[in-house]
Amino acid sequence: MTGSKSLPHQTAPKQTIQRQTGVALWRQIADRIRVAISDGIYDATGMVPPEAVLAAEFEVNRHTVRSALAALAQEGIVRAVQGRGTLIERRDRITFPISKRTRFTPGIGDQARILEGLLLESAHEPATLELAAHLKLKPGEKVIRMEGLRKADGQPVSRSTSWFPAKRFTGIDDAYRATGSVTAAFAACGLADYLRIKTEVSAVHADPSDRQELGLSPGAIVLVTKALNADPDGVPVQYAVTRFPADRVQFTIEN
Amino acid sequence: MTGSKSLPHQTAPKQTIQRQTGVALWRQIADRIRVAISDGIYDATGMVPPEAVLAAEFEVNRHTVRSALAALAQEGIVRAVQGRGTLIERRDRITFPISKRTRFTPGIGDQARILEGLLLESAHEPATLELAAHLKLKPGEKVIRMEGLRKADGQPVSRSTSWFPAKRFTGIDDAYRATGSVTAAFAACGLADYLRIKTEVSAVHADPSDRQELGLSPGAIVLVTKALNADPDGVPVQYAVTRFPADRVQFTIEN
DNA sequence: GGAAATTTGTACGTATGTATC
DNA sequence: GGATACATACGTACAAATTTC
Repeated sequence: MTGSKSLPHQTAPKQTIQRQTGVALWRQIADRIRVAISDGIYDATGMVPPEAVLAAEFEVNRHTVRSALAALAQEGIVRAVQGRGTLIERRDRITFPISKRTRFTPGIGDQARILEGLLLESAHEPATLELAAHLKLKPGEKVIRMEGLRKADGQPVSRSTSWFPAKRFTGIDDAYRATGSVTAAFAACGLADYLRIKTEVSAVHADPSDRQELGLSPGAIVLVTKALNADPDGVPVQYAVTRFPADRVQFTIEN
Repeated sequence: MTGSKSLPHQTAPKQTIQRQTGVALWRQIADRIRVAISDGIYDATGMVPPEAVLAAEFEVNRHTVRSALAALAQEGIVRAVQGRGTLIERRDRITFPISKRTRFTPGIGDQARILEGLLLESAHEPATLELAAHLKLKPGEKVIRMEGLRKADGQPVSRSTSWFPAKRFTGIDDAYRATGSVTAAFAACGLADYLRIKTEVSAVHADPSDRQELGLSPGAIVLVTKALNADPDGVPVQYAVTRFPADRVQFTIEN
């Protein structure tokens, strides 16, 4: 960031991309445009700049830009209309608040119209060593594992694997299936309140199951949280690993 | 996540990757191995499995695995030795705590031996509309912008752009240059304590300047935080946008 | 110490994908 | 759309270094 920010050129600002790096130019360009749309750069017109302009900005052939836009169209982010241009179909990046009282439904608030919580699968299993340490159980004690998918306005926004102590929360999977809410499911098991003790955040490339379950394209990024919830007495009640599509989700930590 | 987790095969577990997606197979494989190393999957041997085994796991030609390992060797993560195998050189993922009292140096604690904070550049500028809103200044009021780079054990771990109200914190850039610590620089300007008000976290692909400044390979991920610090009375004192290499850094939020 | 097995390094040929003009 | 250049990926074969027995 020493130079490169005050070149008095009259042409469009060149956007650097790298060649021969294992990532095709069209995919690098698609990723950049996706972020630009998320950041609202093109909100004034509701459209992506013309292919020729983008080609000049990235210093590539127009065909390469077309490949990038085709990929974004495939994701449903833009729609090309002959003679008019490339229209932006959606630019939603949902903000998840993380705090002592992290909750999904009220956290999203009015950022989406329709919220869904789906239980994909649940099972009773013995706790692994690592999981037992998190939940303060004896290794091998039974836990309930729940695989969940959350959607906002029909778009997948998170894919989670949660574990609960089986003895204390018998039937929590059925309660979650019925309500689509962890808070409601806890309440059904007699736990009125719970607190977020700890959250770890990292980011990795989407693996094939992420791509399938969250509807992502290859090379996409997923934000990963590993979270521990406890009852008001500090006894662990839930450990969860959740994967969020980074192009649609960000976090905010309010202290 | 429905099946695929309890196949009693005697062969290595197949790892799915996708073809013809704009991301080269060798890069997908390199990214997966990098994460596996970070997660300590190969700690038992201190080595990556033989090329032939990886080739079978990913169902690719051995040459493709070799390209992936060559990229990781280039990053200094592994080192291949003829006849022995491919040794893991480093598997460092630093955890940054985010809390009301987020500080860099004590936060890293004993996770690294050598910590450096470099001031790349500083300047006095009028505040933009957005920045003025964050810092509760009038648009156009002067701010001090500081471009910083932090290293742990010689490896870049963060690249930040910070803004401070210029009137209140005259000379903070010199104080930071001298001490390499924001806390110390604040203290030099008469501010003994400050609190983290808000942190936004997102993740994007590394752009060319990230790659250069953080020493990343193309397709790599950067975690982006946008943070606001305030004095004990709640008056904003610093707004900062920081970019972290996601393969070396994760966050933990303790409530 | 020596032979066999294991593992990485090198070479050549072929087919397909990517990007330019 | 067609021609060209280069990157990617596969297949095979063998050389070189190290470990194992």
